[in-house]
Amino acid sequence: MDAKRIIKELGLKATPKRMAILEILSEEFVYLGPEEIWRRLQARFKRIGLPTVYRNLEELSHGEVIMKIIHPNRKLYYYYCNNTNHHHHFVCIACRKVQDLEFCGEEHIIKEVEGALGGKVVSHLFQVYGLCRECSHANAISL
Amino acid sequence: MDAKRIIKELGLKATPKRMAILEILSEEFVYLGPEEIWRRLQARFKRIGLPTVYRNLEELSHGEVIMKIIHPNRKLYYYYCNNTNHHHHFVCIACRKVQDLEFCGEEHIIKEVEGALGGKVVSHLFQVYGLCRECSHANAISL
DNA sequence: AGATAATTAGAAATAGATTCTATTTAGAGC
DNA sequence: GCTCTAAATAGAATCTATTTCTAATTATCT
Repeated sequence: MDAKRIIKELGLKATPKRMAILEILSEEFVYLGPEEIWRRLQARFKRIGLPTVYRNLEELSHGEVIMKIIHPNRKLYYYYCNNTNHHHHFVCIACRKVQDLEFCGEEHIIKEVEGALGGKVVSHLFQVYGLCRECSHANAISL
Repeated sequence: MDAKRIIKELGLKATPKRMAILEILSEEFVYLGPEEIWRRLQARFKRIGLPTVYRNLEELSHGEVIMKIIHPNRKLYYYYCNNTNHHHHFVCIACRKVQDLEFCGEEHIIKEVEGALGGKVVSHLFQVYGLCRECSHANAISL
């Protein structure tokens, strides 16, 4: 993961904080919220503002590797994913781990919308929630 | 649409305001936010609190006919839908109209998650955004 | 190294959503 | 229809995640 290159490709300056945010996310297998990322940054930087974290996450999510997780609780979460093919995610509701899914069904959707409904598909949101292999074997579940 | 019966089935009291909220939604082809519903209620009730609208929408969404729209802007929106089969929606980003989709692909998802990933599917979120027939023929688009 | 446009800190503001408490009301039982 | 009780409501207050603002700092181009 070349943080500097990824940031440059977005037309942004490679500031230490921006790179640290990208690195923190790239080292995680789970999605993180802005405050959680901010807490981790505080170990590396003695002065780091929460608005900086929000701003950078939003900017980074315009690229290919940082994805927003759409969560039913309506808070912001981000996840590092370097799979550049179109795909969706399986999100573990217990441990927050995110795994890639191959299935999408985009062609079916487009066929139905553009055929039967006569509309035009712009984007689609597809996310699967559940328990990952490890968590489905444990018994205590806390969403 | 029998508002009283729907509310009773949820174990709630059929108050005039609760019924009005259900009626307002059932008469719309578009999703509405709490404030929009509140404004419409003000035409019918001289005293009506916004928290009442929020509370009732949440309660009503526990039933079968009022659905929450998961919107990328992370605000709450609700939609009346009396199609009780499992299905998803095509949401017009211009006029907000919501239309039912037949395609889902649930079996494929379950097969992939429970097979390759070894996890357990609890729920899935699937929503298609685009322009409906009418709006795709118009040219001005404002999300 | 200097110039400059982007980035940041920190405080303040915003806004959607929720909580709280006293009051009102729907509906069950008579 | 009347009474009772738990549920529902109004309105104010609060919460909290997120965003905006301004002055100071910094990455990067030359």
